[in-house]
Amino acid sequence: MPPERPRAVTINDVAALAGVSIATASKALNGRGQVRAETRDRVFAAARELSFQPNPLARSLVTGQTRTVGLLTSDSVGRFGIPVMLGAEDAFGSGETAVLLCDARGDAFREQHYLRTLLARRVDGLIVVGESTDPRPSISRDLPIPVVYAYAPSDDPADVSFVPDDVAGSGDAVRHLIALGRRRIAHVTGPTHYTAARERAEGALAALQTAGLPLSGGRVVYGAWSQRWGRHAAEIVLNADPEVDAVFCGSDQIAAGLIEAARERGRRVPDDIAVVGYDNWEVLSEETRPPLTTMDMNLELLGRTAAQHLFAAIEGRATSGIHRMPCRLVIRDSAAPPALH
Amino acid sequence: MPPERPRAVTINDVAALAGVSIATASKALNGRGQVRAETRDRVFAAARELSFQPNPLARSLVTGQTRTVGLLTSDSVGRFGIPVMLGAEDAFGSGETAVLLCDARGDAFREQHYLRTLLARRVDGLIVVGESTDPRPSISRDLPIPVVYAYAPSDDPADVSFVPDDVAGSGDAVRHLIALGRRRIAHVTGPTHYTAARERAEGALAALQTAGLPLSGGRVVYGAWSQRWGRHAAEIVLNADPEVDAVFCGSDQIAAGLIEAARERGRRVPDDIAVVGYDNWEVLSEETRPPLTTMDMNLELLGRTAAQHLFAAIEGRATSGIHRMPCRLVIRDSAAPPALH
DNA sequence: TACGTTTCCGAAAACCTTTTATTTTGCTTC
DNA sequence: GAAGCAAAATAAAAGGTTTTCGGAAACGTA
Repeated sequence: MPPERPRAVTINDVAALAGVSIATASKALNGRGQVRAETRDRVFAAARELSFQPNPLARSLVTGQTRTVGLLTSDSVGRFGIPVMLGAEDAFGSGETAVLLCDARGDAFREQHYLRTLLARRVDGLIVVGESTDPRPSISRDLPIPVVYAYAPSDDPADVSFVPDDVAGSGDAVRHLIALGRRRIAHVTGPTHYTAARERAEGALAALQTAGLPLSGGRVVYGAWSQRWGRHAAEIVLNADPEVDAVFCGSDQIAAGLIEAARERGRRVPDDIAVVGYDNWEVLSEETRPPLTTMDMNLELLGRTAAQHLFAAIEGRATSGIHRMPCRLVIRDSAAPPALH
Repeated sequence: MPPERPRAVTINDVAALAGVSIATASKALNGRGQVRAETRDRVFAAARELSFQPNPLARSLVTGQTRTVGLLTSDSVGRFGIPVMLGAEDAFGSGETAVLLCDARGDAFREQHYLRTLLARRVDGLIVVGESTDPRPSISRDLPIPVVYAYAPSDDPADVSFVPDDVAGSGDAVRHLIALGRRRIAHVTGPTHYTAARERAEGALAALQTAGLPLSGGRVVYGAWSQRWGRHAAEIVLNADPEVDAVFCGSDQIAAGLIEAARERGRRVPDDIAVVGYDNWEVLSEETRPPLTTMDMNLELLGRTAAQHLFAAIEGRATSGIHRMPCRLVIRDSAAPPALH
């Protein structure tokens, strides 16, 4: 038999012990209204003695605020949503706000179900985190609570979204290669139907154009996000321009495969070919030979920032539009100046 | 200015529309007590018309049940806790129970903080998921709610824990190699201070002993969980026994590194050496050349099972002890019968 | 003393639902 | 038609907090 749960201590007990009414006790505890310093101290002392914890359900019932937000993730089997999610959890959890986790697993129907239950539970706000940077349908219409989108932006510009700035990020990556002295730079990336792939290509091309350099091979090599594709793409790149001296890859997996295949074809990395990856997926980027110079999207920070904005929106200071968060180049050994001949 | 949140429809409105008292409305909606079929229908019709959703806060306040559980993860930066977590979320979310996510980030102090806030929020139960299979301190003592531990077991045998059965799993892995016709089997694994490493070694040795086979190299090769260590360990294994024809690795990362280094030293996988990994970490196991035969710990299932047991415990049907969940061999191409000479 | 002003405190309503105890209704039987 | 009884319905309490509003006390001024 489970032990009888002891009756919790209520504000009544505190008030009684302090010798005041519950109204005064409440005001004293919450620092609201007019209450003499001396009685406030008495109330606090009583609360401490009884180790009083206010019942959040009762409080929420009257205030209408649950200090709870919903975290709706569309598909967390992937690996991009997770850090964003954890960053958001971190931001809320260190405050007084609790996070209700809902994983829709890529199922729109399930997402609707979760949305209803979250609304029924009277959450104060919602943070929607996606698994790719492709825009996703808005759910904010007619919702009585604020929503922010993280990683995958909403397709409604009136919503507020936080995404990594892939255009600037890949620009930085390419400028880094140029600064190292590389001049024949190729770009291998994922499928063209990914916003991430297109934006990274855009940023890379812009940086090359600004520097007056051509793209090695003449065109962006789109394919898949896999290591396998990286290996295959190595051949394509080397055949298209045997003199290629740098490759900017759209993901660390691609970079890992490309490095492997390039080495098998007798090219040294970074001496002959400098390689820069994307994602800073550490289990991979730290384990390749050589360790990978790569672009980190600061996903945890992105999640935290989104959470902070949701918080602001709950308090009435809402923003809107797509916020692009800066990426950060992590320098390891796969990109260096060309070896002297 | 935010739109004034419309006053939610309450059971009062439903009762009024149906022409009954709120007590009858409540009983009709919850299927409790004596209420005529005809009036029950009227109440349901009214509820549907107003699209009534009962306020869970008010309900919880009176019933004492919040239909909410806490998910306390000790360190989710790693990758083992995540699937367990998602499995648990899945089990609860498809019911009526919501999941409060708390990531203590390996900090005992933060864990205490979360524990207090979860208790204050009157969660019905707690599921604690760890990042390794090493036992962790119990938090169940004197808690008024049931707790189950997933992946990392509690150090108190009176608690209930769910862990992968690594002993049986690695036994299966080794038996698979034996069945393929391998006779000189080595075992490379992680640091000896990990329970996972020790248990996997134990299972492997037991299987060899049962088959009357020696361990190639004479001793288990403990090291680290990394790919780098796998590469290094390949040398050790090949030097210790140049005729080695199979390696059972304690993780997929080790296996990936070992395969790579073995190939560089002229051994073909699986023709000359069969390799079996552990974890079925798909981004790795599907991308190695050849794809990895590996042991899957069914972590999502483990999480779901733990959640179901928590649910049972909340309803008064508690269990205790450590439950070892079966693993499952995923067969790909890295382990095959020896090539004919 | 009468009166106005400030400062502090408390009674009671409100939040919304479940549940207990009580009353009403409808039916059967004599 | 009355009595008795089971079934159905309701009034009211309970759950714990916040908040509004009115009242009391304290104090100063005429």
